[in-house]
Amino acid sequence: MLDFDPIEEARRNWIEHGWGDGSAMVAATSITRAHQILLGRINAELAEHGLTFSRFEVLALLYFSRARALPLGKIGTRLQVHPTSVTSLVDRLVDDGLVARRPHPTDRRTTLAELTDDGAELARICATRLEEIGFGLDGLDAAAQQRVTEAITTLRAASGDWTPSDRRPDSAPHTDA
Amino acid sequence: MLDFDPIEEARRNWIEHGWGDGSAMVAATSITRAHQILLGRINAELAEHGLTFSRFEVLALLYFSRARALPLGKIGTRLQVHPTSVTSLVDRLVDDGLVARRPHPTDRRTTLAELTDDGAELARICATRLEEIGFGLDGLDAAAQQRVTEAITTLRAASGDWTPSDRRPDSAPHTDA
DNA sequence: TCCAAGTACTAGGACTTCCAACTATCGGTG
DNA sequence: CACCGATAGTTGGAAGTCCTAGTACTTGGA
Repeated sequence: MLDFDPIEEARRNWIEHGWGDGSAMVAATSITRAHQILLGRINAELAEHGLTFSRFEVLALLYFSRARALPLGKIGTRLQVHPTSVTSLVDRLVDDGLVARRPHPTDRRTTLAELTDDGAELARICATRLEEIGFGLDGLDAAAQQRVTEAITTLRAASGDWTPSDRRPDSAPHTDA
Repeated sequence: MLDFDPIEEARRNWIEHGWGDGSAMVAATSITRAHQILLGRINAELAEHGLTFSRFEVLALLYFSRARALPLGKIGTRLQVHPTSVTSLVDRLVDDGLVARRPHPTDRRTTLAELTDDGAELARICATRLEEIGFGLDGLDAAAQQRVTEAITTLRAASGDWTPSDRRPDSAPHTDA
């Protein structure tokens, strides 16, 4: 156990060696560490149900969709993960009987991932568990959470996560095919 | 390319299905995505020099230490990574001639990772490159960066990343062995 | 109609991370 | 001094991510 903040220490060294003021380094390193902490807590919780956060995200996305089924490519776009990661995640979900691969009715290139009843139930259970542990955000009050969310929304918008279309007003929620 | 914010969409669905207010989910998901964006940008930059962010962190830590050498275990504690990750990272740094493994002078269990001249030079070069790209934090002004850093410092403190010792005043910087 | 370009997914490889288990060594207690 | 628990590091395996390349299919223009 350390008796000093390693990131603050890194900032001191960064400045001392003339590498800059360290503010960007500290912000980036902090986000990395926050991610590590949250993922650790979330996965520890989900491991009891045989899931990981990534796999849960797939289940939740399918749960929210109209037919509880989506093309693999759409899953990747929505969750911002690489196509090969989707293949790998769905492989494991299929192994566990939480999802089934189905051919697309009209486009034979496309594979649909369809939530099974077991998958839907597990999604509900895990969502409850995650809400109970506050997604690992212990020690961060609502105001602080919102500040982080807002700042990152700016970052995501600047990185091109999405480009608002003028034709769809903000008030109209998106719908799945 | 999406024409709507996928995380905001997730919040809507989360609420709509009665899973909660979605604020913790959105905060956790945002941090995950921010990490993904930053790591992607940073690694794209470092790849030109044959490094990854993790490997760079090891080089920087060694650069900052007194003898430009540290026991592997200490590297893990400082960077908050698992011992096996340290072994793996050092393996690759050794392969590239950036670091050398040396026996500890008194404790034969311990292995020291020592920065080579090549490693030190590459650390300086990459630090400069990372400062130039602002550690991937494009679109986040200084104030927003600081808000994020402060909130995460709270989170890290609550998660036990370190426990300040009363015996070492905050003003006295930590020193390496 | 037919071919070229684009789209959807999968295969294989590299990297990082974690876990469990193992070897080697140190240090304190009897 | 001998032993036993703690410490330091490594190994092998699983998961997740990304990249490059490849196959199968669709679409649109010549």
